[in-house]
Amino acid sequence: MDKARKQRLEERGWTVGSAEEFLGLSPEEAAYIELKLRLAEAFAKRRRKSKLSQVQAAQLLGTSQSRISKMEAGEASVSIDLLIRSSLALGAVPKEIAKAIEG
Amino acid sequence: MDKARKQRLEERGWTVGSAEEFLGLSPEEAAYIELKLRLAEAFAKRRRKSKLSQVQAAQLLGTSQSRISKMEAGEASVSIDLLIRSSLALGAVPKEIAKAIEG
DNA sequence: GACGTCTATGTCACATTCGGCATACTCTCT
DNA sequence: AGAGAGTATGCCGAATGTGACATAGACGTC
Repeated sequence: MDKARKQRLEERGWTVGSAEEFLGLSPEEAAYIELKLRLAEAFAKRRRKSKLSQVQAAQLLGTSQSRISKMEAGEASVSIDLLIRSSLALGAVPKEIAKAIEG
Repeated sequence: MDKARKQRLEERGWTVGSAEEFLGLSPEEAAYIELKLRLAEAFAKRRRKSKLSQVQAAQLLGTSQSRISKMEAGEASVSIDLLIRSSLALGAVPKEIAKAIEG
């Protein structure tokens, strides 16, 4: 179950509504992925709104630019833990996280 | 930063309101831990409400009773990822997760 | 078209998380 | 007090996540 494929498709204009139909995902898996993508997007938005480049954000968070890129893409190799911790570190409050999760 | 200590304290009747004061935690760290504990509690509630023992839940989720116990305790060795995936697998919907997170 | 800034992708050593097992603790019932 | 069901704790090898580096692409400015 290629977890990064959905957005690849989306980025190329396919506008996949929900992940399930193409990849053979169980409902929970699909829900998990979408939830993660929402957190990823919320993180990216917050960084941009703070006028930070990925490099700057990386320094701030004590990580590397590549990881930031992967976070924002919601790649399989990034955990929700990392997304949440990073969002909090950029100043997000729990309510924002919650909002991102429910969509 | 001993992540499991807070609830140890709580369990012993200390009723720690927020983690920060005793352990030297940064605000984000504290927020992260509290968020995780909320998810842990929500997961435990859902399991109990479903009349499942930890052993049964473990079978259902394809894991072991000890992990369930650790999840519900919010131990350092369990990730938010696991808590969220497990909650979803027990039938929680994103809105519930979100609710748990904001408190 | 070379240069600078920003973001994406691939790979790797190291760290953390995971499932599973053994064992101990806590109740309740009889 | 012993038995049984449920939960907690400690440990370990295997699996997954992480930071870092190198490198490539995209976009604008000169």
